[in-house]
Amino acid sequence: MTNRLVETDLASDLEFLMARAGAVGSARANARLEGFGLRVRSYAVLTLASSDVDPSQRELADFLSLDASQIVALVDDLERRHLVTRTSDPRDRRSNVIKATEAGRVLADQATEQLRLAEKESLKALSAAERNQLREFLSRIAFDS
Amino acid sequence: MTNRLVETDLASDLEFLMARAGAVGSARANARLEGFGLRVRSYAVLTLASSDVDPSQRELADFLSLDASQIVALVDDLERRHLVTRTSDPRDRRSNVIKATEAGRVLADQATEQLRLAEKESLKALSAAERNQLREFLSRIAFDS
DNA sequence: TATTGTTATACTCTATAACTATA
DNA sequence: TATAGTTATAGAGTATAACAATA
Repeated sequence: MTNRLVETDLASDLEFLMARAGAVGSARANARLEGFGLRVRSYAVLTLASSDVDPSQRELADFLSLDASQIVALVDDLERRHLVTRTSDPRDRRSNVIKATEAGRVLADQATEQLRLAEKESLKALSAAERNQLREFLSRIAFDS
Repeated sequence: MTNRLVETDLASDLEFLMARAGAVGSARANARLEGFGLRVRSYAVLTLASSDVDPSQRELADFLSLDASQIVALVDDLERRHLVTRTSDPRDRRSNVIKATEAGRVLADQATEQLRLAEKESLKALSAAERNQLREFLSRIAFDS
């Protein structure tokens, strides 16, 4: 970037940099996910439903920092496309377990592969060691509070 | 965070962490800015207008990764509140120079002070040295492309 | 012809409140 | 009473296209 504004105080503000890096990364990820009919949020739900943790909608909401009502809409969409199933949890019938179908897991894997390429592109300015350190810093900021 | 989903692959994905850290930071910053009638985007425009670089709307759009039409709306609002002025650049009359008024500079300074407190809170998991390193990593990601 | 700023529009994301069923 | 999920709605953020003035 050749913009003169790179010299301002704002350009070295950590929150600003994080917001900017996040926004740019999400936009890039959304572009990569377009062919799968996914966006970053629906991808996140699908890939968590593909893991072996069997998340509830409440757990998805907490982990993704989204309101419960937003999870409803995301799961509705994925369920309509037969990529995930909702199953009432027998131990607590208020709670729905979200599980990916076989088709859902296949799509999630393909999408994950695409995102790996996108990530490589956005982070090419950092070495592998620097990426690990960045990951460690961000994990602490994101989950230690 | 005690959520079981912290153990999933997604939780260690750099793009996901960055998007999450950015979103959480922006939400916190918006809450802190509420009393000033600002949000992160209008704050960014105001504080850049308060610097001595005399940005044009085009430069603001490029630097903030916003569309030119979004800058129009942000400057409209700040101008209506007499926090910034639009002046046609005599060297290129297509271009508007955005400058903070005295009241705008005062407000920007107060808001910046509030955000410093918010940042301290969100980054308390990192030492000063780690913050500097994080800043350096993010600068490279944000501006080296 | 190309660029800056403007207007208009549509879509996505975010935030909130009220409701239901279960606990 | 409290929690998980649902419905509805409004406001903020994002993305595009078409246009006027100026270069």
